[in-house]
Amino acid sequence: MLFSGLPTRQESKGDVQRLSSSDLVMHFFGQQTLQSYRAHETILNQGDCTGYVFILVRGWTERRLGLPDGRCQTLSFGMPGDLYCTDLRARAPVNYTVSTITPVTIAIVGKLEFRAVLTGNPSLSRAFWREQQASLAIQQRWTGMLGLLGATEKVAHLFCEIYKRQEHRGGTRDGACVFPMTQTQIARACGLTQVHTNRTIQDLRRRGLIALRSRRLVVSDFEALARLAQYDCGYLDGENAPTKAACATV
Amino acid sequence: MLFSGLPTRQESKGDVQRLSSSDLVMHFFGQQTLQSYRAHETILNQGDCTGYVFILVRGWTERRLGLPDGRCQTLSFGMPGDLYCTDLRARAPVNYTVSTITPVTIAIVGKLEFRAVLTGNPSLSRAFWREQQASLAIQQRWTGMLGLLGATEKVAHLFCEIYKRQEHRGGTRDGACVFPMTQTQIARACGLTQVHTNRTIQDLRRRGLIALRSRRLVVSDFEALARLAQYDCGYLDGENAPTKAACATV
DNA sequence: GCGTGCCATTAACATAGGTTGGATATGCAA
DNA sequence: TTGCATATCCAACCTATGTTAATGGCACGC
Repeated sequence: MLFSGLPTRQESKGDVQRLSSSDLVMHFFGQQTLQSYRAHETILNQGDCTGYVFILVRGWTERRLGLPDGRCQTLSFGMPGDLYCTDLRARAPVNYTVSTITPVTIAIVGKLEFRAVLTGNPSLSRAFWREQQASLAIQQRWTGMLGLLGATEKVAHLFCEIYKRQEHRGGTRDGACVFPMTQTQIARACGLTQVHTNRTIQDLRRRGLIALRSRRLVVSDFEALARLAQYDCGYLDGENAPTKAACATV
Repeated sequence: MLFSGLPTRQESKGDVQRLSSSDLVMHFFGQQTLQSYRAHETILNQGDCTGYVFILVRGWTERRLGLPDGRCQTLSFGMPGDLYCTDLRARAPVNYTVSTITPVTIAIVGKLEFRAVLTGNPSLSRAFWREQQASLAIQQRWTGMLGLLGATEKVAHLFCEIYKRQEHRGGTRDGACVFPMTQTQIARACGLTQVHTNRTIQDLRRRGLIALRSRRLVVSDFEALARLAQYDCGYLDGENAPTKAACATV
């Protein structure tokens, strides 16, 4: 999911309606098996069937779709709190490859156990349904962005998204946040070449919209960046109505 | 959903595991309110909040994402059996606009009623979860296609998808099926201009891969078309493992 | 049967972004 | 400190796709 980690707020455990799915998993499943990976390792291969749901506990991941001819496209970046393999059928193959960008730790829960707990907890089910809805909304948004935006707008959009995701988790300070992706990885996410991504980033820098070095992103004027990227936060929390953008042509 | 209508098979009503969601809705909710629309009408506006889930019973629809500046991108085409507004929170806004391509009839179910029935039916819940997973997989696939493919491949991919969706419902004969979308609508789905879409379609025609006239698509050699489009049926049914496409770069 | 309007088709021209290949920088390991 | 690998940056060139604008065809209503 491009933005699965909904706002992590300080709440009582009882307020299930507002907890994020990863919180819920921790809450309901207690101790899980943990696994660690180094940077640039593959966690899951397109086509793999696994009997587990897993939760990203530490680090950043990249979810990619590969084509028969070898090209590949990044579908989303993962950060702590994101869930993978939520198709609960025992032998459901995954349609994407997940690999690590930084060192990563994941927690694993068996699908059987997962299903059993879900069945007994309507509120947990609802929370997962919601999260799933959010994932779909985000993927739809990203589909739109890839189809509609120019290179600069796409890259700016990605910066907005990564920044906001971290802001919601309290991961920003003075307009700065972590940004571990290389230009090549940004390029794969935006459907551009690495070379053009570089041109684009420099353009954004020249315009004073961002600063990016040593895995650190600084956004001094978020509004301006969002305007350029046509970035609309609405779709993230799903509570606020998104911009009613009229669509002229029918 | 680009391919929400999973194969419609002849099964006993009891075999819930294999029924499609729309079948299930019909099964569990019986009589619904029906509404009809003419071609080129808008059913739902981006930002609307509605208390209903609805099922496309007759006709074709287009789901679009609009941008503040007026541009818009088609996220998926809908055909009978597809569901909309599956976010079951009472006041969840939709992130897209749905409008009709042909005359359309939809069936409507109140979200409250929907939730109540879901809660009492774990198997129904599971079926919906599955469908939701499928939608996400399809949207991911489409994200990848928009990012990776060239114009000809994209258009070919769309033809493959529409053809296969209808084949699964028994809607094809001798390699032909209905195709009600205009070139402008195809263009919006593929992130291309109408002019270039036209060039592309003529190219596909010249190569003998498709015939397209008077809302009718003929695919004489599906394999060849699929090869060009890098189209992989795997992701549709979710049972077969998708092609294990190695992704060279990590 | 004749307009009216949408849709498909062409052509000429403009440009965003891809490709190649190589030069610097930066970080990590020995 | 040196060396190697990875990442960034740069320039010259090329091509796919966008833009604009005009024409022809077909379907539908009058």
